[in-house]
Amino acid sequence: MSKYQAPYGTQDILPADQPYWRWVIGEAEALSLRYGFLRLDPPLFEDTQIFLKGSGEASDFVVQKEMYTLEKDEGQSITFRPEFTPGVMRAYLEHGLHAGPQPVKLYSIGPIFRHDRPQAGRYRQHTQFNAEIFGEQDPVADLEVMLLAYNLYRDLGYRGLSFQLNSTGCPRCKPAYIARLVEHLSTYAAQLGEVDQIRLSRNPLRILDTKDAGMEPVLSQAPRLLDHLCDECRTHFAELRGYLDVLATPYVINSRLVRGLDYYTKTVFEVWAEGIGAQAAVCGGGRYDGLAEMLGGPPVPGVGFASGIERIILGLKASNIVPAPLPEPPIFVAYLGGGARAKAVEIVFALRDAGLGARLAFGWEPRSLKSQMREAGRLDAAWVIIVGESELTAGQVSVRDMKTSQQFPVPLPDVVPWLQNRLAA
RNA sequence: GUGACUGUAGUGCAGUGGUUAACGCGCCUGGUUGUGGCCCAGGAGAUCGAGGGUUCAAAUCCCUCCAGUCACCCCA
Repeated sequence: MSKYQAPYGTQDILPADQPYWRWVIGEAEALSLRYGFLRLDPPLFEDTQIFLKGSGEASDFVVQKEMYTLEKDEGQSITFRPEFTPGVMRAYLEHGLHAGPQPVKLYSIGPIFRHDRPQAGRYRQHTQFNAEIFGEQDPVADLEVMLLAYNLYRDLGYRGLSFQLNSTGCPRCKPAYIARLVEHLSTYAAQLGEVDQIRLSRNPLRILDTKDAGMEPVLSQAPRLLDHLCDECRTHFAELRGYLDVLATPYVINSRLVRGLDYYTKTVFEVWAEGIGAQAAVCGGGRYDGLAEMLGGPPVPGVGFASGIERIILGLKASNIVPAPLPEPPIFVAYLGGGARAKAVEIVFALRDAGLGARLAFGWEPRSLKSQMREAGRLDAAWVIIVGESELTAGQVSVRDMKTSQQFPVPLPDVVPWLQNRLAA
């Protein structure tokens, strides 16, 4: 092993895994375009404030701890994006997309950075597929985003998917609910675990999705967010459910599903899948009508989701779903003798220029044909062109069909068209 | 930040105090002239994660460190 390793929490995506990546990202893009989403690539890093705004006091210190922040030029603090949404929103406002026709449907794919302790499906650099709709209140926008996510997993072959759905209300109804929740939980304060004690004052909503099984009796009697929605939020939620029913999309109301950040409003959802360890959610999303204003823009409603590509691939592997292999060059060019080698070089580039995939036998020392044939076999070449000295004196080469072990003499000028014909068949 | 577990060739692993650290896969070379897969024979490749300690003797026992995995925290 070499002296250096990939940094903690990062990973190399080796050629063996690339078929998964190409497939998943390809499906995500194809589906996005079919739904009318357009791609937007924000920079890898932003002004740190972009990510701090909207995270609120509750999670503030946590957010700082888990971001990759750089203080470079004086007074300028930049942070490698820990999520897409704030940067995409910033770009939307900066370039006046909010002044054009609404809604604006955008998607992004790229790396995300979080200073977490890594675990299964969670890395310090991971890749997200992100989609959002800005400038639309209509619950049908929520629906579009949800189905884009859901149908991506469906098209990739996932089975046993479940939609978890909740509404977290809005600034009008959420605070009153939180007050009631705190009131309820305070009477059971003694039963709260250490972690939940802290949450009670800092981020009480998160107690709802605690992993402390002993809390079940207390939580089952806790007031439900859905029972405390204002009229607007209740109507929005009911309409969304109506659309889901129309499409016969299965979902489970999960009144304990919450989001940590302040700018989330109304709809919250996750798609859960089996087989990726403790991280059941393969995607999380929701509505964030408050974000634009927090970034100093006009009020712009937004709804979106993000999904980790690494987790999607973990799930595919757990389900034994295998992507199509990447195409490999069908032709291998072997040679015998120094003069033949120059001709082999000429042939291999001519084949490539003609659009045919071809590999050349390497090795400066004279190589035995056996070793070159072995290599061709290992590489699963369909055709091997043998450029031998005896053939060359006759102005031709031997072309071997590796499937049938048949070998054909082909005049030099005809080699490219000859193989084009065979490969087209 | 907390906890549990794990570090032996490229890779997957065997080996729990006693000579040259085993095996599968992969890699290389042969098996008569210039022909792959299967088979056969050979070969290369390991500071046993690092440092210290115990012992006549350590991959094996002890300590420290490092690295990784999983989980907690957090999850945007």
